[in-house]
Formats: sequence, structure tokens, C-alpha cells
Amino acid sequence: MTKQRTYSKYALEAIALLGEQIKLGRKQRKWSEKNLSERAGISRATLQKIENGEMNCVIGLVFEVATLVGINLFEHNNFPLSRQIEQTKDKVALLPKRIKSKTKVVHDDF
Amino acid sequence: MTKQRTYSKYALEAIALLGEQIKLGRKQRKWSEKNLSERAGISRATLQKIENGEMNCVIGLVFEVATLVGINLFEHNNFPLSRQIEQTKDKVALLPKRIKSKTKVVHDDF
DNA sequence: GTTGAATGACTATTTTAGCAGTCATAATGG
DNA sequence: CCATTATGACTGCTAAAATAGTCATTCAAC
Repeated sequence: MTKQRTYSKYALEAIALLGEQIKLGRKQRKWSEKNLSERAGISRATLQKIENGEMNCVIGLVFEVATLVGINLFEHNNFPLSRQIEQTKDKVALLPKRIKSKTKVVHDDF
Repeated sequence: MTKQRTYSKYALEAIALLGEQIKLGRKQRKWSEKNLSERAGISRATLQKIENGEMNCVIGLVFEVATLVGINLFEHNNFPLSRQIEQTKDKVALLPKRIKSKTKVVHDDF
């Protein structure tokens, strides 16, 4: 028996959608699974897992395949990714380097 | 020595951006790494890899963390994810079930 | 200034993802 | 109709991801 992690509904659906979009993109380009998997440098078994929206795939491979079929996450923003990265880093830099938690000890010793 | 896969620039940047957005979201919520990693049910080491944009993380864990800090990929579309999944499946269903490749054999044997 | 927690970086171990390969089925193109 | 091959679903093996744990550093709060 495996540990069998649980995931939030949103994460499950987001990855399912991404996989389905990849399958659509591949078919629109008239590429077989074998063809796309070779372009991506991965096995066909792994591509099938990705298209089926399985949660336990390495993100780099998923994004590489998505890129090959022209899927553009972050497309709603007009800036190039490099610029968006810098913008986000700038915002992070404005926040404290370290977050001191409220030490939410309920401290009810009486 | 490791095999060291290569990735496209776009995939590398997309994952770097996602990681940076997660770090930003975490700090905006005033959550420490330990705090967020516990909420997600993962180790702190894995969260650090995710925020650093490393390619070799499991996509399910990355999306789970992203969801926890309120990052909404696919937000440019107004439809709920379940609807978007159905819409994409419908488009796939309109295409041939199997793609017969052109057998692009370069055939330069001379 | 003191101090405790957050972060960055590393280790050894366990778990698991990716791979190559196989097989059955069946859609597609001729 | 027929032959080809795309797809779905397995397997065992190996590489590597995730983990728990440690330690040094340094920021933030007091």
C-alpha cells in the first residue's frame, strides 16, 4: 500500500486541465504520442501520465511538453517572463527577509 | 555525475516565475517556510526547491502549494476549471482518435 | 544588545518517478 | 477489407525526488 497523498480540488483540476490542453495541442499539430515524447526527450509512458493529469510527474517535463505544443501559462500578462520574474522579485524584496510567526502558542496555563 | 536534462528557456522561466510568485504569496500572508510546508504537508526542503524554481519537483506538490497561497493559473478564463476541462475534452473529441504520422522518413540512403 | 526563530545549505535514507520494454486492442489510411 | 501503427495498460529496474534531520548564519522583535 502506498501513502497516497491528498490534493486540493483546485490543484487536481488545474493539472487535469493542463494535461487535456496538452493532448489537444498535440492532436491539433497532428503529432502522435511517440512523436511528441521524442521531441520532448521523454518516454511515451511519461507523456501519457502527463496528458492524463497525474499529479506525480516532474514539473519540468510537464512544462517542457506544454511549451512544445504552444501552451502559454502566464499569457494574460503582456510582459515577457524574464520581466515578470524581476517584477515579482522586486515585490518580494520590499517585504521582510524573514517572517516571524506570531508563535501562536495558546498559552492557557492557569 | 548526473544526467542533467536540458529544458527550453520558456519552461525554465515559467517555473522560475511560478516559484517566485509562491514566495511572494507566502510572504504576503506572513507565513514562514515551515508554516507553509506544514500546511501543504511537505518538507521544508521541498518547499525551498519549489520556491527556487527547480525543475525536478513533482507538479502536484507545486500546484498544491501555489493553490494554498492563492495563485490562480488559468485565471484569464472566466469559466471554472471543471468547465474548462469539459470544453477542452469536447475539442479533443472532434479530432481523430489516433494521429497517423506522415512517417517522415528522410530517406537519404545513397 | 540579546535572543529566538527563519533561512540556506547540507546529509543519509526511503520512497517513487521515469524509463525501456511488452502486449492487446482498434482506429486509420490505403 | 487489410495492414499499419497509435493508443492504453502493464512490468521490473534504476535514477532521483522527498523526507527528516542537522548546523551555521542572521534577521527581527523585544
